[in-house]
Amino acid sequence: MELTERKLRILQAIISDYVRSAEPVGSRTLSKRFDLGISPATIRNEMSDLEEMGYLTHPHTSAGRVPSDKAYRLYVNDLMEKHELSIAEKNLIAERLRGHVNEFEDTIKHAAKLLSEITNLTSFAMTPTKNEETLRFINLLPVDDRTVVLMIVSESGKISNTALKLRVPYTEEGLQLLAKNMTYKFNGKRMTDVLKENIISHFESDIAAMSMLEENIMPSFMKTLEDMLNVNLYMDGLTNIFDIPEYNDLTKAKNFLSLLDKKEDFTKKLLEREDGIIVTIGDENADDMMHDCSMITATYHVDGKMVGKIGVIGPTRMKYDEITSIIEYLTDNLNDTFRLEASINEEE
Amino acid sequence: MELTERKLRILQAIISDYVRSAEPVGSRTLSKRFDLGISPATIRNEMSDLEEMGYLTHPHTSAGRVPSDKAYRLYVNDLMEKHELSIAEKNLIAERLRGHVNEFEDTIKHAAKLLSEITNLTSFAMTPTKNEETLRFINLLPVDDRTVVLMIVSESGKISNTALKLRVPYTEEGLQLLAKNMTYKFNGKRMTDVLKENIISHFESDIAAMSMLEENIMPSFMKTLEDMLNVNLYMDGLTNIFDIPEYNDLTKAKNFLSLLDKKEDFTKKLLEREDGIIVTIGDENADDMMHDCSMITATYHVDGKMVGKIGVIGPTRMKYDEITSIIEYLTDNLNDTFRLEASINEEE
DNA sequence: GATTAGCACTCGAAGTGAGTGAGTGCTAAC
DNA sequence: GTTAGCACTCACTCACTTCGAGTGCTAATC
Repeated sequence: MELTERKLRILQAIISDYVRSAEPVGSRTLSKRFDLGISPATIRNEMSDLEEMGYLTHPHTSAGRVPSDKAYRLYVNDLMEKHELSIAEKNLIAERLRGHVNEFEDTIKHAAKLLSEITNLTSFAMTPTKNEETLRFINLLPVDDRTVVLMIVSESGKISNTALKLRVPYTEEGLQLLAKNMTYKFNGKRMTDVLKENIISHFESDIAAMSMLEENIMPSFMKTLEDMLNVNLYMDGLTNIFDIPEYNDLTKAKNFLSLLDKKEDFTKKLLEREDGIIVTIGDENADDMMHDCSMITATYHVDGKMVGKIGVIGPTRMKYDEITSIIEYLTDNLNDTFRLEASINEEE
Repeated sequence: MELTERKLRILQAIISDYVRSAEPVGSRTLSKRFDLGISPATIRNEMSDLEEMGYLTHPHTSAGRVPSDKAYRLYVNDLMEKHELSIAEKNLIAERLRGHVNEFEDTIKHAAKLLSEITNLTSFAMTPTKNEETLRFINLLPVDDRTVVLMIVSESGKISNTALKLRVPYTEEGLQLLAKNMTYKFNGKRMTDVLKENIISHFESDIAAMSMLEENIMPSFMKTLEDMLNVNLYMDGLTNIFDIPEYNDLTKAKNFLSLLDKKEDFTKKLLEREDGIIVTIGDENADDMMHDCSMITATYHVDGKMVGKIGVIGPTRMKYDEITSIIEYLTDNLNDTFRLEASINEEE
């Protein structure tokens, strides 16, 4: 059977009505609400065809029709028109993202919050993966006679440090030398690679440095690197699902929240997703628990290198056009923000 | 009317049964389940008295009795016996808290997780307030020709740093001097006090330092101090409430989760609570939204100075004896963990 | 031949009302 | 003071009815 122009119009109308109302759509309602120029009976025939083709389903005999995952996929791929944000919406996004310019994590966290507020869905934002991030600078700073601070600066300017209690006394020159040495050895290397290496072997020639490293510094160095590579996941709008009819059921709400409760698993799923604006609908999601959810994610860039993700999750019945536009605009803004920062740095 | 020995016994039995079953307790059930040596009729009379005295309530005429907030308060203050944890439980707690020794935030986060797992309630843990925390060391480190790192070390060893882009070129000596100067001026001062001061005025004598500070360093210095003073709140077991009959209602579950969604507000509430093990029952909670919740919090100490809080929140019907014991044991362990770290430091 | 009106049929949702049982309060006997 | 007995209450369950939105089929119409 062929998807005629008229079938497409009807399908679009059904999707539009169902997305708004969350109620199965009947033929009479449809003919009243939309100016399709055909009678309910004709619509019924077409609906029956659409159901046969897999675009509609039936909760029960005497109920209206509901779009299937396949219908949403068709809509997202072919039917959906670009939704233009109003100036007010654009301004809101731009303004709310400003004012956090200096604090990366804060900006990300706030972006998630903003996204959930605008979409009324549950949102999440992941800090960038740092697979390409290289080391730039390592320092060991004396604080008191047994305490030194290990400081690691990455190429993108991220700094991390740890206070170390040394088990042996140190000399300031020894420390300085060791730090210089480490910087020399690791500068420009990717952090992920350094983690895999046998660090100690780099210092075989210098017995003193080696023992110092092995005994005191190595474990913290590795740990700190790992920490720097870790991604964080922020979520917002968790309670929004209570306002969504699909989750007007305790077990469903529970399942949904349980899904998000396991942040590690969820992060893993996000990492596996492709870059760019990605929409996965219902069964397209690998996870069983997400078979009646849709997820829209987008990637943002920092310095054109590191890649983070931001997105929303909700029922398959969502305003795909609006939400993709919002996420697109939001990530554009994020990219600008993080590029802006970089360019200011270079400018000066 | 007087609270006779027998009335207390009956009340205790009612509380015990209700806490277990979440069902209003009737006189007949009570006489069957507990060996009180009196007939249901007598129990009814006593129950009626207890209701008059405000210890019991009645959902409706033909239902059993439910303990009131006042009853729980009496129970917690006078009736409750110390609940001894089993060795298995103690071991579980001790073991699960180990293995995070080096990472403070991680330990706290994990303690919250552990607490929610053991109690099947929603738990939270707040990192310590640092009102007493003093500054120890300030450094300015050159990274490249326009970038320096501002590094602040607090008395307890917490380090924080920020990369600064200077608008004017610097000399290495100038920076070093300024850092030494700042350390000298602020060393030993409480961070909260420093934030209130007019920092610039300390450097009136040195015009160059002053302009450098004012233009480039001050804002970041203040911001970083504020960040260091901030407390973090971790929560866990949010979805546990779905297993609690009291929240078998969407609006109630929603209210509960909304309450916890506003982390800032919740943190504020925690900060206002007194130290030690504190139990607040139902109406005793200032917040309207918490009138049918009870909250148990305890304080833990780091280095005997900084004070953080950890606790659970759930329905007023909870096992007060068990939970207070668990929290007590948990905070004892936390205190040990954080004291241990300190003592190792001193030892060496 | 496509479209439409008409009509029987389906099925969930909401409402009704009897029956059930756990509970109370009162009274009178022990 | 305690208890047995009894009438009464009230939420809960469940079968039953009604209602209405919706379908699918058929026959008439354009």
